Amino acid sequence: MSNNKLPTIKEIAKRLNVSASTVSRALHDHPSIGLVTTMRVHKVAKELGYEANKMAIYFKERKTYTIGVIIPDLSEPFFSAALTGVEDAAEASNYNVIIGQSLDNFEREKKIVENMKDHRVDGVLVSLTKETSTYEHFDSLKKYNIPVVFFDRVPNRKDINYVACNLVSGMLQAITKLVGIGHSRIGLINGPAKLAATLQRLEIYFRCLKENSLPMDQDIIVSTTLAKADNVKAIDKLLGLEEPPTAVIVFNDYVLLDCIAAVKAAGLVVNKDISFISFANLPIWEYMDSVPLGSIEQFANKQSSMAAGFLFELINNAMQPNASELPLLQHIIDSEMIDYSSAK
Amino acid sequence: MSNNKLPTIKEIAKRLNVSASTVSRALHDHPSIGLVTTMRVHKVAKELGYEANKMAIYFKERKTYTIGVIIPDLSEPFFSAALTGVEDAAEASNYNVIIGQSLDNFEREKKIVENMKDHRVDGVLVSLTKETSTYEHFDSLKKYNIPVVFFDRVPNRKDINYVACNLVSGMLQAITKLVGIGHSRIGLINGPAKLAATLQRLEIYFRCLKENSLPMDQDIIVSTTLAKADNVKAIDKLLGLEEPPTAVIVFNDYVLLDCIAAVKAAGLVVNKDISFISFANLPIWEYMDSVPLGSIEQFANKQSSMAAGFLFELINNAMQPNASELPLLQHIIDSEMIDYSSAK
DNA sequence: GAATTTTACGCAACCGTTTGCGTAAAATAG
DNA sequence: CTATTTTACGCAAACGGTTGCGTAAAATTC
Repeated sequence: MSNNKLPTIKEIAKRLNVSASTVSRALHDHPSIGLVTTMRVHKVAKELGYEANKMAIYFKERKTYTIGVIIPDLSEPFFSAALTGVEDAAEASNYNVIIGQSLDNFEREKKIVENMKDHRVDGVLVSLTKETSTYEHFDSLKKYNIPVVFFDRVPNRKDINYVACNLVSGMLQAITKLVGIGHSRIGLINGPAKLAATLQRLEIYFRCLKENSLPMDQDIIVSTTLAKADNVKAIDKLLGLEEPPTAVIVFNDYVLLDCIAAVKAAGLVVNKDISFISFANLPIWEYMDSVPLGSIEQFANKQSSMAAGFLFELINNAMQPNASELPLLQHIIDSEMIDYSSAK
Repeated sequence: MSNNKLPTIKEIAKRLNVSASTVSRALHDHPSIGLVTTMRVHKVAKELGYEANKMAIYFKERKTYTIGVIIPDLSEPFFSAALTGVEDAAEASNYNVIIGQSLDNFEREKKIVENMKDHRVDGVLVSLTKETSTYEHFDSLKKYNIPVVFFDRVPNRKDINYVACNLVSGMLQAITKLVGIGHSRIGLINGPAKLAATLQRLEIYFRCLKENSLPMDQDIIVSTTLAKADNVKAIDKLLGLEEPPTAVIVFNDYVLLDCIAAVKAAGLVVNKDISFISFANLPIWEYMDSVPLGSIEQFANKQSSMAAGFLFELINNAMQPNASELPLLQHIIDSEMIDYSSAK
């Protein structure tokens, strides 16, 4: 019983001995259809529980009212927050969101793009894989008129739409704060060299040191592959220096968690023997006894929802007949250091 | 240039002066088409970069190769893990996943269901809102032949497909362990009364106490609304008893985080003055200095991917012409206490 | 009362692909 | 050389709606 066909316009037309087009127009209260006919159509439609098959309409419109989101890993709070931002924006525009996790794997990213193309999403939001350095798979979406907006992890190119986060503001706040409370030897535990984020942090670190007239010392700059053992090795190296830094900027909160454990294991006390400021602002510090002085928030939700806004602009523009080539949509959000020093 | 039409079968047909049906068949190497024609079709198809418009095919098949997932909140690691489980299962079956976060709001849940119906998803996976106590919005999906499988937060009904988690096994492990290391006064900090999970925990708690021949004492059973202040109040009440419990089962890890902070604030030491076992197994304990003796894992990923498997069974069965009514698909996964006592 | 306008609807194409059925032309059989 | 089979393809309907255009019948104008 449940698998009998749903009522269609044709069904209504048949019952009333009118044409399907009349029914269609009547359902939309088109003025060219007589009042009686319109009313009878509505009546039968209600009786049958008719509902327009949106997929048929979408197919005709060549739209799906669906956007795709490609992110590395949902288990990172940053990206789940980002996804939520997208969903909120999409809901407001009556769009659906389909997801794809690249797991930081380039081949998976390509496959997901391909799949989303097959499903003819109306647009795609992407935060890149750590491995991604070529972008043909995204360029190919142009052929299908599928706009792309990148966020957070964006390509190193000018000709793209994106929303990114400026780490300078946060790092400057961080180092200024550290200097303000007396630190002058501020180290850096950076990520793997091949990551764009690593180079970026390094540059900004230098810039902010200079801004505060601090000397640069290669000895207090170390890096980690992000693996736990390596994180520990990195902080141990700093701690083992003749003159260890009194404060350290850390690549992200995950690395910092390991560093804090290592500091404790070395019999030292966080925020006394050594202080930290890191990136990510994970929602865990509230519950920890050893916390960084601050963590630099990159506003996942804000970035992604703004990126989604851009995407809808592009989609709506493409719908217009006067398909004026839209200028590139680009925006950079300032990061912000969230202060935990008072909560210490 | 990017907005010229994509090549279609008709386009190929026109170029070769054959019919669209011939092209379609040739592209599928149908034997009824001559070899030369087939080859010429393939050649032109390649020249034009023809790709079948999957949406047209899906429309004709009355399928979307998309399933919907409705979960309360992605920011909970439990649900983001669940979503990942679904995505993995979906990918294996070449399905897409669209998401909807109910935010534990019944009205939102209804709206999401409506929306997924409009998009004619092939099936829906649901973990219910805390508020949900009626299920008409899901029943209505039957009309559209959209199967539903519930997981983790499932309706209190027999006639549904679901995968849930049995808390008995984990709680039994927990209490048995506590008894094994000498605890005999084991309290319970439960959730709000209106939650199904609360009643469930209470029943199981009683059952496991009895199993271990422990006396029941209403004094050491308290509850919380899950709000931070209330969590603190709950643990403080237990600590303030003449004879406080030496161990406490806690509704979940979030509540426990607040409890641990309160214990510390009271000048007591976790795992010395009082021990805890809670639910959820959040991936944070590894980094905490004060941890529960164990946390009961409910296997979000396993539950959701199995639920997805059920859903695909239902979808595929519905496709069969011999639409034999499938028996209800139901499975209960045992929870398991993850031991942190050695990592203390 | 004839000419013109308005009203109210149907036809058919369209979106892109698939598929049952029919049929000329070519190949084989007798 | 005719009768039958096979080969190779086209037609049209179908999926479920929407929409430009054409047109009878009714209403209006003079």
